[in-house]
This record gives sequence, structure tokens and C-alpha cells, in this order.
Amino acid sequence: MTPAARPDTRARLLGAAREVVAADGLEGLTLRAIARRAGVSHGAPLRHFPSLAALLAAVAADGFARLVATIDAHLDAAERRAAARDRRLLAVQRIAVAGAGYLDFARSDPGVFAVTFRRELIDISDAAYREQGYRSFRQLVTLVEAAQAEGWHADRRADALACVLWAHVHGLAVLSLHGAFEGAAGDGALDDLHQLSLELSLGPAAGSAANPRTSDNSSSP
Amino acid sequence: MTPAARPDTRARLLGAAREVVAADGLEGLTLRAIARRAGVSHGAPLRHFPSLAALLAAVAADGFARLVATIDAHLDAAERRAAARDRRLLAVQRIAVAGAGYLDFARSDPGVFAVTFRRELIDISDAAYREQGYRSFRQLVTLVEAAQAEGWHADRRADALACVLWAHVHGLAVLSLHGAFEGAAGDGALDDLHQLSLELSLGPAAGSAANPRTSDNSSSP
DNA sequence: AACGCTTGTTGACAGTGTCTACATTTTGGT
DNA sequence: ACCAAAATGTAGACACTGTCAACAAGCGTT
Repeated sequence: MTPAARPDTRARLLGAAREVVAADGLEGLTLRAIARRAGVSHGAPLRHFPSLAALLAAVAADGFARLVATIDAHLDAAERRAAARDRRLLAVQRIAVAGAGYLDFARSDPGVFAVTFRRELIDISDAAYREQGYRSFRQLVTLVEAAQAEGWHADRRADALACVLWAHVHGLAVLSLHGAFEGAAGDGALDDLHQLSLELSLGPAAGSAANPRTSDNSSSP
Repeated sequence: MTPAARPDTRARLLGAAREVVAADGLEGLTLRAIARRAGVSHGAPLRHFPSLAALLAAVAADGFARLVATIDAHLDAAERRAAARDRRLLAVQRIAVAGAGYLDFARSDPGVFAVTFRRELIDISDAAYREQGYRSFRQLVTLVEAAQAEGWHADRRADALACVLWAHVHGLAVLSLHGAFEGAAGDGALDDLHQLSLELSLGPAAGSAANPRTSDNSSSP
């Protein structure tokens, strides 16, 4: 009707994509559905992205950035909780908190999380996607290096340790979203499994720091 | 041309599906491509499966069965290698070998492995899929229980430990196939990362048993 | 005023999953 | 042996998809 220049169609398309995948899942995440949700014609998205894969790569890059922010927020909150008790977090405990943030992100936005790791859907050569993914990995490497400075496996390569720790939480997130843990354990079992995973990988000390509900008893009188 | 009843169209469709996904990946895995590869018309598959999702669920169920067989083969081979040196494998070492088999399956058939865990592609309510998946999980639980009988975390729930160990190798497999480890480490790094993961989760003793190349030096004089 | 660039719409095209109508083969009961 | 019924395969249609080409409207620059 009015083929005028909308001010921020690109951003609205990304938002629409997140809404669509949140509402209808990956099978409903089509270019035309995104366009409908954004209120534009089915050809409009291709003026801002060369293909659907490029649009989804932008969604994924944004997802990585959001993941980094989520983990930072979890770290800040845990640090504040510790400071309220006149304590500081050990570096391995910060790794545990980061893992909890990773799982929280996957649970709160399962669609975006799935898109971010779907090689056949996104353009994995997208520059922003690779950059944000690398930034997320660097966030973890920094945490690992801090733990190594406190003596935790100081003789190993930091990037290798980061890869393994990433794989551990990623496996928990993926299998949980797939529904693989439904038969074996009850509701909210993901946090328990994460705790167990942390005790195996980081030692008993780190496991209890990840989940606020089990570690924070400062508010009780 | 000849609308006659082929003898084993169902099995040929499953084989064709595996061929297609091996050749063209998940984006080329369409119902019509499977039919073409199997040499039947595009409507024939729906005579044997109610939908594409059901066909792929059968592929996935078959994949689970093949995964169990692969892990069994790895366990047998490792047991034989140990017997040649007049030794027996510890139960935690058998868990490590099973993990190596899991990664081997994912690497040797990445398409089928991906299909098996793609919730939006397969009919996850399929009875055979659920049964074979449960069988695969039971295989791991049995290994865990044997390790617990030898004292390894005997106080924890076996199914929870199995979930965590499964998540650890699954995360390694998924991220490796995604290409997430390409920037950080060189070729064949997956086995090294698995070794490191095992040392973190199972202790230093178990790590060296997984990979034949690093553990088997019985052939040297 | 005239031009070019950007942004958006519209219609087309090949390809997809699934359905229906039809043809053929196989099977089972009598 | 025969005939009906079920099973199996084909061909065409439908709605839907991603992508492309042609066209129109608004905008800034000269």
C-alpha cells in the first residue's frame, strides 16, 4: 500500500524472527513468517539480508551477544551475593556461575539458542556471527585463566580447558532442550545435573556456587 | 513405468535417506530426494511412513541401534587389547572407551547423528525411536553401575551420573561437528579434548584408556 | 527540475510435503 | 481356481517455501 521507507525495518525483522521462533519453534521459522510478523511484504527482508541464512546468522550473532550479557549479569549477581556475606568468589566458582548463566540463557530463549548452533540454517561464514561467537569463547577463556592463576590445572592449555567446559554445559543444555532427561529425572533436574557435572569437573567446592537457591542463605534471619 | 510391489522398499528408503544425508547434509534431506535416490516416485515413501518426520524417526532409531553396536564393538576391542597384556579394564576405563565410541559414531556418520537429535525434523513420539534411545541410555547406565560397584561415586544416583557423562561426550560431539573447535586447536583435537574431559570427570586413570593409539603399546617389542 | 539510490511491493519460478484419484500387484478366503 | 480386498506404486494437484526480476515511491544531491 505505502511503499515508503520504514525507519528501522532491519531491527524489526530481527525482533520478528525471535518472536516467530519463540512462538512456533524452528519449523515455523520461515522468511515469509518473519516478514508477516514484521508487517512487511515477503520480499522486503531480502533488501536487508542477502538470504534467510544471513538473517538467521544475524539473529545468532545477536544471540551470542545476549549470551555474553546474560553470563555477565549472572557473574555480577553472584559477586554481589558473595559480597553481602563479606566473601569473594573463587575463580572456579565463577566458572560454575557462568555455566548456570549458559543454561539459563538456553532455557529462557530456546529458539534463539537452537538457531545459534544450527549449521544448516545459518550462514556460518557471516563475519558478525563468527566475531560474536569468538567473543563468547574469549569470555570463558578469561574465566579459565583466572582459575588457573589460582592453581586449578595450571599446567593445561587454557583454550583446551575452555573447550571442554563449554562442551560440558552445552551438552547439558542441548540434551535438556531435546527432552532427553525427562525419563530419568523429575522437574528442574537440569540444575541438579549441572551441579553434579560441576562437582565432577571442578571439584566439590565449585558445585554449590552456581545456583542461588542452594548457595545463598544470607537472606534467612 | 511398472507400478509393481518392490520387495524391500522400506529398507531401501532408509538406506537412501542415509545416503542422501551423507552426501548433501541436512539441507538436502528431503522426501523427494530420498525417493529419487531409492528409485521410486515422490509419493511412494508415504505408503511406508505416514510422514517425512516418521521416516526420519526410523532413521534415527536405526542410528541409536547402530550407536549401541559401535560402542559395544569399541568395548570388545579394548577388552581384547587389555587381555593381550594380561590385564582387565577398570569399569571407569570402560566408560572412557564408550565415550570414544560415541565420538567415533558421530564422526563416521555425522548426518545420521545430527538427524537423531533434531527435534524439529523427526517424530520424537515414534515408539521405535524412544525405545532405541532408551536402550542406548541403559547401555551407559550399566557401565556406570559397574563403575559404582568398583567404588566410583557409589553414593550418587546412577542415572544422574549417566546423564552427566552423556552430556559431556554429546557436547564434545555436537560442538566438534559444528566446527566450534577449529579455531582453538589443530587437527584431530577432538580426541585430545575427550581425553582432557575424561581426566576432569573420571580422574587421571581413566583418560588414557579411551584412545587405542595412546594407550596400546603392546605391539612394540 | 532531473537524476540515482535506497527501500518496499508484486508476481513469477522451481522446489517442497502431503493429499487424492487411479492403476497394478499381491494376498487371503472360499 | 477365482474373486474381492488389501497393499503398493504412480501421477497430478494444492498450499507453502526461498529467491529473483520488474516496478513504484520516497529521498538527497547536483
